[in-house]
Amino acid sequence: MAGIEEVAKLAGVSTATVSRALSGRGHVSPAAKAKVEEAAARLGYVVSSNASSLASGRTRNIGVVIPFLNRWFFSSVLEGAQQSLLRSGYDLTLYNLSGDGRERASVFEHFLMRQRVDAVIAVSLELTEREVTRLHDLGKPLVGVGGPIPGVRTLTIDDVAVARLATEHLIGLDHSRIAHIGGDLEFDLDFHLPTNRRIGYEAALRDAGIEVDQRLFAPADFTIRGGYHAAKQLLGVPHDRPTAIFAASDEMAIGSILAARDLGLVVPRDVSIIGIDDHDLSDFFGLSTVAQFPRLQGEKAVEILMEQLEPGPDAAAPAATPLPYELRVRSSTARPVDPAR
Amino acid sequence: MAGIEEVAKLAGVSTATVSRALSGRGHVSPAAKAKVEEAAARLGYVVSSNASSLASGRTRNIGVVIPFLNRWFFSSVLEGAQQSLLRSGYDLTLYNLSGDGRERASVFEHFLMRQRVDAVIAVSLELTEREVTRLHDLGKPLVGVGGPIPGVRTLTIDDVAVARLATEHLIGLDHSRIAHIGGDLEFDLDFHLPTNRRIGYEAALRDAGIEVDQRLFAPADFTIRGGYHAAKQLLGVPHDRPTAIFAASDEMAIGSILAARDLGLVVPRDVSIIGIDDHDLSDFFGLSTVAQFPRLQGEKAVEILMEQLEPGPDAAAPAATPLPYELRVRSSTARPVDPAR
DNA sequence: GTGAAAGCGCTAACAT
DNA sequence: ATGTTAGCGCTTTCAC
Repeated sequence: MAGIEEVAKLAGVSTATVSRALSGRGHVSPAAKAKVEEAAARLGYVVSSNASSLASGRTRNIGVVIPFLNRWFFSSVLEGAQQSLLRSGYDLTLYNLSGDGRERASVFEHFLMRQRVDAVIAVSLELTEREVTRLHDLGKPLVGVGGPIPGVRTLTIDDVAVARLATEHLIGLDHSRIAHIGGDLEFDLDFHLPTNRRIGYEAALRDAGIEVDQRLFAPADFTIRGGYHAAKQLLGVPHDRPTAIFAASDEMAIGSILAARDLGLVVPRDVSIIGIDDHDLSDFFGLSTVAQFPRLQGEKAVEILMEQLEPGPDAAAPAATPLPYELRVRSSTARPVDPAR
Repeated sequence: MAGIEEVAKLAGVSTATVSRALSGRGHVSPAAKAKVEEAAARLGYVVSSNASSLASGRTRNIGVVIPFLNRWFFSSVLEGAQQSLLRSGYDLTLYNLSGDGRERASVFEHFLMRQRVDAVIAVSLELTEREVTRLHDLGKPLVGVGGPIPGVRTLTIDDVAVARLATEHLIGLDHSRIAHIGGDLEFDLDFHLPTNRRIGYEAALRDAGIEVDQRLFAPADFTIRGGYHAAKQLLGVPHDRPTAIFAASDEMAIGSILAARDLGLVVPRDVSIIGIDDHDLSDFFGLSTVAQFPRLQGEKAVEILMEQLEPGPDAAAPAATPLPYELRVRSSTARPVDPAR
């Protein structure tokens, strides 16, 4: 392990110049810079991040706090963030809070505070005011993804608008008995997304002059299995079966497709189904959906942090770009066979 | 941010004693320990990990290098490792190599070497000899999960045995035309698992006196979609349709179930299907499978590292515990209707 | 633009 | 069992 001193000696400069040349801070003559870089390369020198962090107070490490790893949305966000960070020369330290509250407390008390990270990304996690305050007091930037954190810049798609778009797609096809599978109350705790999507759905119906029928709502847990059972309830009724289902997630929508098949219904002839996400599996199932782009959300979260950590020349530009979403019509939605029914 | 000195003052001891009391290294009287702990708590003191790492050479941080995040096996391993590390007071730094080779080189050259981690876990990644050597030279323990790394302790289920078990389940049911969906060659590069599973399958057949028929093999990419297409090929033949399919992964098995349905076949009446994994979705689809336990594999990898990093009293105990796997019979396998066919 | 030197906050000999 | 103190390897004033 070559140290900075050896590099300095080989390059014929001081350690201070080496540090400046390699980190890019402060001015170094091109000649000196070249010499240093060559020397460093020859010796296979890599700065010790600990020594560097200790001296500078910067760690080049971002903490990502996330409740699940094994779900599409979360792993996608993580992937986006990771890749983006790697490009910026940052490490990503993962804190997966799938466990109980104890784990969460421990993460905050002992890990995030240990000066290990320069900033944190909280994914679909409603931090308490106290947690936010502590982070702020430490001067650590914080950005949320997919969950509302009071007083913190958060990246979320406009759930109301997305749900409205999905519902309007169905309405535009001439559906009027449109069921909705949304989150149950428990799910609403950490992210209000189920509520917002339901609001968008109901708003679209009202705008089209369609009455909201509570019997056309079924709660589920955002999984395929949950969607399956909810859809069976919805589609199993003997009279006035809905002609379309809008599920608040693609996994639930896929469950619905499977349920319809098991009931002998043909999608989309007998029932149209649409979800939200554009999940990995959606294309395979021919599921119409409104795509959100979680990878992008992860990348964007990093971008925002980078701007705060290393303010560039063109600062404060993308202050509040709305997150993109996009209707993707595939083969699970169509005009109802008999709109009059 | 209170420092160690303030804690020492408040507790009426030296900084050395504080360090010892808080880290557990070296002997400290219970009385002193209590005083220190109280003082630390009062001041909200948390050691600066950088200063500690710099002085001690230990980072309490493990690097996990992993090729995918959005696949069941990988996210499960990661989850297990994360949880286990958190319990041991370690951080997890994630290096997701989903990108190209450049990313990989960069991770090794600039990150892992930066003395940021005490050890690394490589998941389903075949490290080069050079990479392994460098890590070893740096004194960093290394353990592999799910992929063979020459000269490195690696955790993998016995793929041959697992495949054999799955196949024997089918044979025991009286199937003899048993197809296999396995990995294509490309997949074999970084983990030889497809080959091993195929070997186990063929061995089981031979042992039962059943001839291996190359036409009953179809390659796929370990996804649901891939399994679907492969199964359609296998099941779409007009004569001598296989009565059972053994897929090398549950996702491919689920794809096969879907394919069978689309062909109008009833599972398991017309065709039995079994996979490997016990994927999240398998229970929902009633898929018989051989469970492996990736979470456990992640946890075990951590255990092994901990033993090397912090040798306990009962060292070197679980040197080579074989990894568990377990046949789970659900509703996708049954006796063929007409074994004679 | 560059160098000298004082820390960053802790740990580990070594001494007692 | 506890205190003293010299670093760990770098960054960053401050002078030049």
